[in-house]
Amino acid sequence: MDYSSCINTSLDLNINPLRVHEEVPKKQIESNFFSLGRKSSVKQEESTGALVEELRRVSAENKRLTEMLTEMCENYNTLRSHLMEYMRKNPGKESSPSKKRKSESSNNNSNLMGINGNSESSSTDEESCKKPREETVKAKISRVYVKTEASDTSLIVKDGYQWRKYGQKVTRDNPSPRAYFKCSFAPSCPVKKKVQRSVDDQSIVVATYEGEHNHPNPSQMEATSGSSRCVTLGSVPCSASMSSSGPTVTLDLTKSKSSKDSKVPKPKIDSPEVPQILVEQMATSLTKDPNFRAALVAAISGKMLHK
DNA sequence: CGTGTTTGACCGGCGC
DNA sequence: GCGCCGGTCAAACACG
Repeated sequence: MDYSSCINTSLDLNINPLRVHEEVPKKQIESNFFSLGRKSSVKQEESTGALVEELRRVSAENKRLTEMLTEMCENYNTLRSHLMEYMRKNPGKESSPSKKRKSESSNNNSNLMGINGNSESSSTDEESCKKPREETVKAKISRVYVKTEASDTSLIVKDGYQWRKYGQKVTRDNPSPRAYFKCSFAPSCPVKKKVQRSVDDQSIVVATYEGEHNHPNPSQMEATSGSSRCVTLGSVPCSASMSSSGPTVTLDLTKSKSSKDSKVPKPKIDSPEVPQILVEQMATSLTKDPNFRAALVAAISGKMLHK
């Protein structure tokens, strides 16, 4: 279940205004950064000291966050292995012991993987990487797990598209109501979306997409027409997109303010079918990657220098 | 008044 | 054939 063996997890970190991680060795980054204060005059010593102090504080916070993220990833991996073990022991049994409809069970090879029906690599059996999927032949089905506030009952998943709610049901295997949406951006668009809270974790909303949009993402159109509105998936300002060459991740650490003229603002969501497992896998690799840490330090320092 | 949401009714597939 | 269940419809309603 090592996704990095199936996919290219190399990251295209879009960290503006400095992409120093590509051009400058990280040691040099850090030394440059810490020597910033020395370049200033003696009169600026106080402000320099404050800056260094703030930098240390930010670094400590960054370290703490990194440790938290690492711990979260470890917990997740533990849970995932438990789930896989459980499913191995109970082949054929799903989260719902009740009978499954034919159409749904045909899609449930994705459910076994737990996260995303559009996932290219997350199955325990390596066959999943090779065998063609039924839902790619018929209606494309994918799942997106979105972390929300537990108190938020709106069942709204922001993915950049416009949705019209046409129904709501309480299903048998989940006390939370399931909401049904149709894509309302284009009348001919066949895409439907089901949104329901996870039975295990009420703070997680599961959005199931059926079909493919026959129109571009409205938020992308907005972005290209001058609006810099940032569409986020859940509350995480990062996105992952699946391409033939592998996924790329864009971390918008500059909150779209400082990335003004370097390039056209990248659409935040290339597809609603963001494989959450990949995001988490990437998060794991990120936390272990010293290059990423150096780039993060550079990004923060760049942000501070541009104040 | 137009648009979107809510919600009970209805439909069709599936298992028994 | 019957009942269960998920999915969809459409009238009523809310809101700007």
